[in-house]
Amino acid sequence: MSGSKGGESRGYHHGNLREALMKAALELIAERGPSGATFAEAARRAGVSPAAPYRHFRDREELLAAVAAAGFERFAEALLKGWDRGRPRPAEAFERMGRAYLDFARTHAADYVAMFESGIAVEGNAALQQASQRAFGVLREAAEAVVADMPGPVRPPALMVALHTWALAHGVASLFGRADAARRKVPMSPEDLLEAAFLVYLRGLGAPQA
Amino acid sequence: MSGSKGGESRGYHHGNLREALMKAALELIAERGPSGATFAEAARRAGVSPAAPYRHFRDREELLAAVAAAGFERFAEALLKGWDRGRPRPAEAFERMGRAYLDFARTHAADYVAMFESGIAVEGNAALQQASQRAFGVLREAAEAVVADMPGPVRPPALMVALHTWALAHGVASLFGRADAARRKVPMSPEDLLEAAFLVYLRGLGAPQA
DNA sequence: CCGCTCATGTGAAAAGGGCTTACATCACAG
DNA sequence: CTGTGATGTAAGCCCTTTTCACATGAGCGG
Repeated sequence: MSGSKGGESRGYHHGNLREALMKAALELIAERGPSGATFAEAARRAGVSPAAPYRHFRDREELLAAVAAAGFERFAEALLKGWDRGRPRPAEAFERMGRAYLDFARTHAADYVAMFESGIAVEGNAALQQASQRAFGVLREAAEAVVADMPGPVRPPALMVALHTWALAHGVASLFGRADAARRKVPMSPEDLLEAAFLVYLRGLGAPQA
Repeated sequence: MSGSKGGESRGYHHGNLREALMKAALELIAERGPSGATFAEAARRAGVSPAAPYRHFRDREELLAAVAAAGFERFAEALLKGWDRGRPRPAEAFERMGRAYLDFARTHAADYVAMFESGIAVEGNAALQQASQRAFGVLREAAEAVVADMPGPVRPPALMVALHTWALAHGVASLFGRADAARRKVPMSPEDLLEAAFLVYLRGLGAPQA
């Protein structure tokens, strides 16, 4: 009797065990942290025997890598939507993308943990590395547009701007932006904190004032 | 050193088990990540039975909290040393403190993991919270001095500057500054990346140019 | 329709390791 | 010398991982 979530067939074969395991792993990460995502428990939640997962993932690490890769895909989409091709102006869209970043880290906390705090090596999995680079590509594209929109004679390298943006957003999300118990309390919302940081940073670059 | 390092001739009692456990936990974090710091293995490395640690720590979490608290103490010292009371100038000292931050995250990687990625709740332990706040106090003190040194009529709130600094440094350290396998490769050193970010940020604040 | 085939899931069990309860030992004060 | 609390031990319990032979049924060619 597998969990009848959508009225699927629940005979001998699960039908979509791979995705069910990934979903269970996400829930486990949310409940118990990255190390709590155990192979056996994921199988239990999917309603299959402890040996079944081995038909879909070589080991626990491969499961986590798949979860992280899926997370990066969703992450890239979220950033892309926030950026919205830089409309109406790059600087404005940039801040909106920052909010999308924080929003993702909060509403998809388990994905974010899998992506950045599960201790998996990004280089180990081709699909994971590709997904990760696709997400960073959005940041980089946004940075390019922001830099290109700047007036000054000397424009900062877009790659550096993208890296700074990533570090800033990741730092704010990690330290202050989690619903987690590890969240530090500060007298500002993470969104406001990040927005203010972007404003200061962009001004320091010589960007046009909003 | 109070610990008898070469004293294999320990009798029934260890003599300094508490510190030995904390040291072992640090090594385990360095070798296997935060979840690898298991209670039993720490005991094994200290040369005692798996139940002995319970005489010194209520559970695994309390051990990790103690390790993290000790890490924050060392961290605060490192930042304080880097800041060096803002000499010769606040802006210069500020960057030096940033390098001290990255240096600590690298040379004391296990401490840093215990402090920020072990999933412990800072609020749960009074000593831990105190140590954490002491470390942040250094950041805040430095931010105060930097802001006070600024000329403009409108000075940014020092707390915000401190939080931005922390987020930036933590972001750079987490994403690019680890010797870990999870480190992302970028065409700049973490130190240069952070220094550049500081320069841009301080310029955005209206700080005097170096 | 039939029957083969293989991907997928089962059940059991070994191996390994961490956690914890009852008991043993030591240090020290009176 | 002896009682007592602090400290460490031994052993059992439970969970996870992993592998093996075996069961199921969906899909395919005929």
